[in-house]
Amino acid sequence: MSTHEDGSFTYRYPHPAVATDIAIFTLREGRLAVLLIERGEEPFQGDWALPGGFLRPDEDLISCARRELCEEAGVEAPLLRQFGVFSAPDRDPRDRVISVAYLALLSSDRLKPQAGSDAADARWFAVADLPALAFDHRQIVEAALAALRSVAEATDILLDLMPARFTLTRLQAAYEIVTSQVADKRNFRARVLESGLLQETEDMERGPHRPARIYRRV
Amino acid sequence: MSTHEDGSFTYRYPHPAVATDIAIFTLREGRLAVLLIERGEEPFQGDWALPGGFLRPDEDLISCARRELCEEAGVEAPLLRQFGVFSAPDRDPRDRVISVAYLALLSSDRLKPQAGSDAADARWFAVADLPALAFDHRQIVEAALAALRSVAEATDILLDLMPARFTLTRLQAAYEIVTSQVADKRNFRARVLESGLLQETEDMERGPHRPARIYRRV
DNA sequence: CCAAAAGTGTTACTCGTACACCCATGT
DNA sequence: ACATGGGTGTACGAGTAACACTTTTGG
Repeated sequence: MSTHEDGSFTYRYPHPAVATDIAIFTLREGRLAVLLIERGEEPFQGDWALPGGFLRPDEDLISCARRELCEEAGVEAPLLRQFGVFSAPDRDPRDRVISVAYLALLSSDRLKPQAGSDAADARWFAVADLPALAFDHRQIVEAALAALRSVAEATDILLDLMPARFTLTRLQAAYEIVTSQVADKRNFRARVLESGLLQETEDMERGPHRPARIYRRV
Repeated sequence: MSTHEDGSFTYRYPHPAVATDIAIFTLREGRLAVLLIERGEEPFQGDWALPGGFLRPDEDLISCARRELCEEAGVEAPLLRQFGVFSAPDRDPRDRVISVAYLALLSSDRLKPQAGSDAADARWFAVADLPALAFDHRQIVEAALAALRSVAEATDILLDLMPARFTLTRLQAAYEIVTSQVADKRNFRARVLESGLLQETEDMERGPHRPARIYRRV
């Protein structure tokens, strides 16, 4: 950038476009799934991509991510965590686009994605079985999974994947799906109950077996 | 973005400028210090700011950070870690600027910052005693310190703060300065020696006390 | 000989992990 | 009655944290 004597200034180089992409995960049918939208426009028309879009002049990046998630997929904004920035000069064939990537988790009782204006369709895909993705979105999903796994072991973030009310067995299943390793039932229960993050309810889930206590977040 | 029938496209909104800022830390006189440059131009002319600058069309963000660090402060590129993105619409009074922030550590035997073209001066400041900073750079420094402290406890990153050859006592001092807590001498030494990251040398540091073994990175 | 920093092992405790059986319900 | 998942305690080992004195040099 150079500043001129009259106080105006110019940038030496053209500005790139700035966008957000959101990798939002949930649990469906016992598998970790990510929300994708079908692109209605070129390039990559008909391919699947992460929800996201361009930054507007009056919003910051996290607001942009929240808005795009709502507009394109009808998903109400949960907690968003910035986990990476993707800036390879040729990652968008049209023009230079910098993408700031956000990670989010959606509880499995609120997943009703509906395609928005820019998307022909919106669907959940199991991460183990992804279609061809537009742009460098495969790479972004991989980075999001790595970020999710690294924070999942150290924090209570996994509660965001759960519906309002759940059993300890379902919570453990969520943990095992995300971390890809089995946990000891007694150790898991002891740890999570001592954390103080769960509240016992009076209700039980019934089935062809002993009823399970239902818990909720405090 | 909208795509036209002829295949061209336009963005709905003007593009922001995209820049990097680098918070590079070292140890000076037993204190954690960050490199700042004195701004030679408005706005904030004469104030201090983190090194950084605008993204060029043919580079990605980490290359930009590495280049700016070299150009503005004469510092050769160590490992850079992206730790945040700053995007408040009014963070730059001139125009919309998105800043991607990088964290770096510099070993204390290579710190000879020299002011580059865009900077009137470049100096190290103890983080406990910062001058007034331009833009939102105070906030960026705080975020960088938080990121540094959180990774310092889990990784070997602190070796990047050390000169080529150092004693275990000096390494422990670096650890204590960054984490702001004292460590047990015997436990620290046992841990770091078992890590396999250090190599004993034949040399000793002399002084008015028992000579200390000098180590280096493997 | 005194000051100053270097160097060195052992013990206690905490935390994580492994492990197996009985219980309550629906069919 | 049986099939299904729910629910519970303990023992062991590893790793972390606490702890004090002797050694070597320069002045």
